[in-house]
Amino acid sequence: MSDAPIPKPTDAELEILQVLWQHGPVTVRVVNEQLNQKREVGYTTTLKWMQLMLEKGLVVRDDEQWPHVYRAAVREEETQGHLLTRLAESAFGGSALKLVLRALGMGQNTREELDQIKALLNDIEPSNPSPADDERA
Amino acid sequence: MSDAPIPKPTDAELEILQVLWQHGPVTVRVVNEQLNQKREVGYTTTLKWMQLMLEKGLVVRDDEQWPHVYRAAVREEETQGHLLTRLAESAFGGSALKLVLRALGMGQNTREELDQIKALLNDIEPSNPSPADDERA
DNA sequence: ATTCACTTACGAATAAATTCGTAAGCTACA
DNA sequence: TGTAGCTTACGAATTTATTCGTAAGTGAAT
Repeated sequence: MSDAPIPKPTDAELEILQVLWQHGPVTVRVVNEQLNQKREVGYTTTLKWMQLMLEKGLVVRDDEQWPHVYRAAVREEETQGHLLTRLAESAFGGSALKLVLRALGMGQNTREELDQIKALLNDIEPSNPSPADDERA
Repeated sequence: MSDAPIPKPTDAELEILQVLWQHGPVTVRVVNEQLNQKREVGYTTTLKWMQLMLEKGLVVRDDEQWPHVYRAAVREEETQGHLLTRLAESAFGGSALKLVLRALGMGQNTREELDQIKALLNDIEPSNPSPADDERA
């Protein structure tokens, strides 16, 4: 479908995408208000960011409405996946496993979280079976 | 201890840190050769990067030796932890759990990896027990 | 039709990262 | 001791990201 190789979002762009993912299609003002709950950002700064993101294809804009309404043009899961892949590449020698192990080893886990992860693990089928699995069902 | 707030390493800096983590103290030439296995990088480019990293405190240099020998001044686990925390912040609404779940759900897991993760999970003690855990051992 | 408040477009200043050229410095060895 | 070859220091060009000022556009209420 899209031949756009999804340019790496900057930190500011990610902040905006998170607002769009959480709130759905909104105006620049709404995004700006959300950003200002974390840190001070000028309105035109937010506007400029979103215009640049429009050019990059990270968001789409509905010009029919006034004020303009923006929504994310990239899916949350996909973007997060790219970021994880990139981070694994750039800091974990390309190993997503090492990344997960490090994240688990950081000691910020509650029992509920650990249980949730265990539950997920039991649902996962290996997509890339190891050689030793050849004769297994 | 250190009042240095560990500035966020750039992509290039992470590439170099990975070489230093893997190879221990080495010269600029060795680092440059490693980088060139991935992509073309001029020698003085690598040198400049490492000089900037020296100023930032990301590496230390042994001037007694010639050519100079550099080694990482930040620990691998610590740096990876910071990067994960930052990524969780910027793309997962601050939730390390969501990050892990996404990484696991990306479907690049072999059975061996899944087993390894399960094994680790059984060793982990929750650092921040949920209320329901009060009377458990 | 005017005006007020808000929104948009555009341009530009600053800062940071990336990248390398060039000149000067060191070491081994003829 | 001179010099060839590698290393270092320095400076600078280019690109990308961050940030906002200003002027022009739009719609609602007078």
